[in-house]
Amino acid sequence: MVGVRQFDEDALIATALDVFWRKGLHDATMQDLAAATGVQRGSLYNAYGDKEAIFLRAFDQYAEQFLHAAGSALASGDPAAGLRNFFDMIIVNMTEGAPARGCLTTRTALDAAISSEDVRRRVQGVLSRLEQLIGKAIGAVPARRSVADANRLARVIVTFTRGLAVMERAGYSRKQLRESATTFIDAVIGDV
Amino acid sequence: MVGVRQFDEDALIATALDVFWRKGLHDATMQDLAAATGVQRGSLYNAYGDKEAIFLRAFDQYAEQFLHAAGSALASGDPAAGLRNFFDMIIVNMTEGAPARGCLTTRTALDAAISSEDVRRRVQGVLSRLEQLIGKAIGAVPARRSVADANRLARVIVTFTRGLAVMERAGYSRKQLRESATTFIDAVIGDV
DNA sequence: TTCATTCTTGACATCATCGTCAATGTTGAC
DNA sequence: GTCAACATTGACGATGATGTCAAGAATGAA
Repeated sequence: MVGVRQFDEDALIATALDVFWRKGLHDATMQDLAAATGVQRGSLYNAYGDKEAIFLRAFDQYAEQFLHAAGSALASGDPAAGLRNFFDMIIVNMTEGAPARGCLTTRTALDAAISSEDVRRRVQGVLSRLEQLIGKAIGAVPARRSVADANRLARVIVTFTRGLAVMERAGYSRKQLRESATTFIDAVIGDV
Repeated sequence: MVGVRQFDEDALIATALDVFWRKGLHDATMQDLAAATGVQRGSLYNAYGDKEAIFLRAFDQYAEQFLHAAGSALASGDPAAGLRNFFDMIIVNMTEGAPARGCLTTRTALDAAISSEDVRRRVQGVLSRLEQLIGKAIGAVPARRSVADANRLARVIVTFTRGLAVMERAGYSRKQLRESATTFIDAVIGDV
């Protein structure tokens, strides 16, 4: 290989992820990415083609990390404790940073109408994988519920997490989100 | 009055609402508004100042209509039936149109980071008024729950509605949203 | 009828972003 | 050491959005 790339690709994608997380796919510009990474616009176009290609890589990295963390949290302790840990994790995830960055998946989902099929697929992929993780975790209580019930409830839980992400954007504090999550868990926990 | 305005303001705002609902505050341009209303850009600037001023008027119209519909749905029948009607109403609201327009409030909330304080206040206003409506509706069951409990649960319900709006954007069908809403209601209905 | 007031219109300057490209390095292969 | 292959750079033209403005048109008041 000659004419070797001058930058660290992993570091660049990580930096790009931070930019996208703070500004969103739509609002982040190639100039933003160039400024944050220290790599010129022309080089980015040469290396990746366009903004969306960079986003897809960054989003994939984010999704893996997020789903791994979700799986770990859900697997800690009994299903009820797992759920509590899981909600703690995602609330921290969306309220971290100053100002808080919110939830990347949710923000991206809301841009659905102006995003490509590729982007939409990634969002759906994260949500459906999350749903499966949750379904497994709450379905682990044997003989207390049908698989169909567990799956339906898992989707309700995923939906509620998306709601938390919106509430965060609307200005609700970490404490308020935690209180709602606790109330939610208590309300459905009879079924867990 | 001389040099009289050539267009019907109410009709213009209604048309603008449709544009904002389909494209979002951020994506809709003055050109979009001009094309949809048949009023030149220059006239719009002259009459309203800027895009956000038009949005605020349109959003206010939307909010009143939405909250009125929510209140009516919630007040129909006992609290449980009211909740079911309410969820039916908001799911229809966000899945109407081709393509579906989604939930304007949620979409606007996600633009929080790039919106003005005025816009953020409107979003918070809708959510908190909705929370109050729900709190009243489910708190109407006397002596079965403290007011604090009803308020917490009301916020959980509002949060869940926001989650439904995100799921709609992610591609879930009206039928799927209805199923989740039903499962959610059944899970919390022991408390209603 | 006249006129002052206001709205309307189309053009203008500005700005930010996009995607491309030719020129210019730089590096590993031979 | 030479050179082909690739990356980098800065500039370019195109596009679309913004906000402003001067000139023209329309209308109610006097």
